[in-house]
Amino acid sequence: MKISELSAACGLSIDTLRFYEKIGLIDPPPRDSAGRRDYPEEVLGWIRFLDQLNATGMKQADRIRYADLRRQGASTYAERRAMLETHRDEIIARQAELAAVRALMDHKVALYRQLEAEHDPEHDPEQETADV
Amino acid sequence: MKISELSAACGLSIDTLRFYEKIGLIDPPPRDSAGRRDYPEEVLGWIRFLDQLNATGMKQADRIRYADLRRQGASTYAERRAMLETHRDEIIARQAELAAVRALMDHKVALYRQLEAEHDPEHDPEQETADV
DNA sequence: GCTTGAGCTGGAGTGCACTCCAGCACGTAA
DNA sequence: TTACGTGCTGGAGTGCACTCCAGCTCAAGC
Repeated sequence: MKISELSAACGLSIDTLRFYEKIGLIDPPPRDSAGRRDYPEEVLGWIRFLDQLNATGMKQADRIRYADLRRQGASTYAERRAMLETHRDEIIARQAELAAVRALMDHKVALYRQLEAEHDPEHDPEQETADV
Repeated sequence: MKISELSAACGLSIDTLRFYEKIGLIDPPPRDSAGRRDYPEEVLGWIRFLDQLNATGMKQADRIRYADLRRQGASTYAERRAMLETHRDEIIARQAELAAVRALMDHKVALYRQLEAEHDPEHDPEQETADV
């Protein structure tokens, strides 16, 4: 798998793939006769997993740490599990936050809708923050 | 309300409060006789609201846009509502993502737990990404 | 009346996570 | 065989959202 193919398949840019290799997120793949990267298919699953950690707010340093542990094999199961548990807890906290703000958005949207209907320029939802 | 008091009350640093004023997120407050900022109490609610937009991923440029609209009064109700609706939709998308990755974390944690019990160094959850 | 501490300004610096670039090598198509 | 496309490297640049700093003013307490 050439780097351009991997890039197309995983959605990361070619530059980002090389950058991820440089910082230790992706193992350096074997090279072809011309010195070009030739990725194994399995890397796709790993990159997608990294992407999911990224999309849910895991820091680069932690992802690098996780990749390191993974490289070290079975002796690091416990620590990897601990990292994932910590991340899950952060996700849970984030979910609570999102749910609260989503409710707030619904509330404010309803308020604005009412004001638009009333056409009352004296009243402004931002002024009555007490209701949230 | 002095800037140090506001900072303590809202959790933003003094520098950040001045920065927010500079970029138009917070209205320039009146000054005391010595030229020091003297914030009205109401700013606290507004800052908390900004914080919630921030914490749920709204971009600085959009928060500035919202603050601008708010400054313009009742004529911008519709656009403000539209912004909040858009943001709510982004929150909903984000919630789906978080729920999926949370489930994945649970799954992987269970897998690791099992492997730790089995003490089987041949088997590595990261290698079997097919199961997610 | 001098020190201390809080606040002021404009501008420079930081950390993160990429993203871009110059200059070079290789290999296939015309 | 020359042109083109793709890839390579090391290093510089970017955008975002702050964060820090130097050098100043002011007001109050000792």
